[in-house]
Amino acid sequence: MSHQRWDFPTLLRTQGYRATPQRLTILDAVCEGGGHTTADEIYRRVLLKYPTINRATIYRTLDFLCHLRLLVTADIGGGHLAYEVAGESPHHHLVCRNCGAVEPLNNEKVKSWFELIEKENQFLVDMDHCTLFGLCRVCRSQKAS
Amino acid sequence: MSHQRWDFPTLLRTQGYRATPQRLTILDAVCEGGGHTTADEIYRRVLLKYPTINRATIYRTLDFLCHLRLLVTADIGGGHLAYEVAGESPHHHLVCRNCGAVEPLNNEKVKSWFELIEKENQFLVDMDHCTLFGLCRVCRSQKAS
DNA sequence: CTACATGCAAAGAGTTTGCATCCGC
DNA sequence: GCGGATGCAAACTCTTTGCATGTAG
Repeated sequence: MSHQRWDFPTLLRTQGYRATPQRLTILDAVCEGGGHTTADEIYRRVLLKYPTINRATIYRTLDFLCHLRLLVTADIGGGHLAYEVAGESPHHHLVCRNCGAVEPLNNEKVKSWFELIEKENQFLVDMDHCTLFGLCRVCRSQKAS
Repeated sequence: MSHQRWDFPTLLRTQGYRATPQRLTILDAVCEGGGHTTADEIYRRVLLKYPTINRATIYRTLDFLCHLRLLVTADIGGGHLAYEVAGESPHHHLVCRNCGAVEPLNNEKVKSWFELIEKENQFLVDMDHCTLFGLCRVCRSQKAS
């Protein structure tokens, strides 16, 4: 997960914000998450590096980073928001109902699916973040037994 | 919104459950919702007819009706679940961001799309209610002008 | 030094659970 | 009358907010 971690402090300062260790650690944690990461997962990951971090700081910082457009949120169902580094958009995901695993869905495939709908229904699907729910490979085989 | 309200009490009794006024009223409220209805909307609607209803009963009954397969849930984003009468399932929709129009999406087409994903990702998409957002025919032409 | 950011604690929303009471059958 | 269903209240989870303290610049 590459990001502009090196100039993040500068980015903040030039906009009048402060580069605090909490903010750096939280951004790192989201990056390390690799994909959709919930606030709680981020909290637990940050705790390892920054044991005095407060949950309120997590929420405030995530919100802050979204406003800075460094992060985006995605609805991963089950009543939770997930955060991820802004960047490659559009992108789509498969989320396992059972274990919560998230895997990416090929962009080109989704695009051609949306184009088919456009042809058939004269309806332009413009979601840049579509999430489909179901059972991942692992959970499917478990259920089958 | 047609449903088997008339034989709902019988349906319950033959399965060893009780037909209580709360359950009838709650099922009615979901039906009257016409589509996706959240627990809170259902609660407020039931309150009108049954002022002593308790929120816990709403949650328990909705859960109960889902287990009976009379209702299904749909994740409508924003961290909330919506309930609707089971009926024709699976069924999918296209929703216009602009005018809010809802149009059905061909089931067979969606099914073959999900099957493609199953082949490519070994991931079984089991959504019986998928909603795609975008612009309908009318709003597209308006935007173009 | 000054204002922004954080930690703490308390307050919210939304949902679930334990238990005594109630009522459908 | 019996046992499932409900009402009530409390607990629980997740998130937000007010305020004093801390700290980056």
